[in-house]
Amino acid sequence: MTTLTIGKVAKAAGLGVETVRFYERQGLIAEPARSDSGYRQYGPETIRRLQFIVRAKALGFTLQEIGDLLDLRATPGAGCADVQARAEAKIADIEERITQLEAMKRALGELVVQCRGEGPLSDCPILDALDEEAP
Amino acid sequence: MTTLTIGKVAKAAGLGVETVRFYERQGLIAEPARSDSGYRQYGPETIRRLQFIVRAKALGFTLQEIGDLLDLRATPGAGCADVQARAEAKIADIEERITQLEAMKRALGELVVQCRGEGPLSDCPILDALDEEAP
DNA sequence: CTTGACCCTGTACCTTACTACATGGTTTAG
DNA sequence: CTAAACCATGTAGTAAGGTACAGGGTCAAG
Repeated sequence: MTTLTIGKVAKAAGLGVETVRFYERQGLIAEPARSDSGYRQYGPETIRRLQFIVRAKALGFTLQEIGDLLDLRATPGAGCADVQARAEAKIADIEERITQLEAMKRALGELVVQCRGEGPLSDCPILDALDEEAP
Repeated sequence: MTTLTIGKVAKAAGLGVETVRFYERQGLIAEPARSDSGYRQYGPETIRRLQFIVRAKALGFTLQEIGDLLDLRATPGAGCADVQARAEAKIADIEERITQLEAMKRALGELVVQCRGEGPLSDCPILDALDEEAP
């Protein structure tokens, strides 16, 4: 059987060795078997698991949520609907953050257009707005 | 002259006492005069400065950036254009984050619609995608 | 056999923006 | 006058997701 060192699985997943150990501490990957000298010995399935983590992170899931997703996968009786619910919750979460950012962007944009980009700071509408916006 | 305790200025700005002290440590507000017993004594201008900080935070500026903005205000020769540039940079920053989030949302949305919300996890298109997406 | 590239553990540090004590002095309301 | 409410300092902890050593053992090439 093939065994892979931590360096190999890390590289294969595009992660650093320290990060893989960190994920182990976080419970995202199981503690692997050890060689006589104490080296971690992984099977190829660990690379897939790490890639799962990397991809889920790219979709905006936190490590905690990814852990839940991985646990779910091992839960008898869990169904597609459970995963779907989590994905939908994450979408809602992302939408909320977008809404927040859009509001900031809009408010900043309004200030920027009021500013001609000329003159001293004493006349700057941006600073004025920060200074004395209505409570 | 009116002097305000830290509790008063904190409350007026909608902050906690600890937060005001934290802002002092961060250099966002000056170290105030002290009473005989060592109490911080603020003038009303500190409330405005704290409110400035609160509003700038609401617009998405980090404390570091707010510090720069406040310093700028005290820089002779600095102009409106400098402030405008920072506001525009922040807008660009926010847009980048929105773009990132939109991409996540779109990717997640595509997975969710592929999922009928029925059946076992072994058939879940969402987990499948995380498991074996093309590299 | 030596050198360099790995691996191990454990701990500490990074960012951002606070928040929470512990311990003790001060001020104010009743 | 006393008790509550406030203020002081200093240290440490929080979330999230790592990164960086220090100090030491191990493995493969030449």
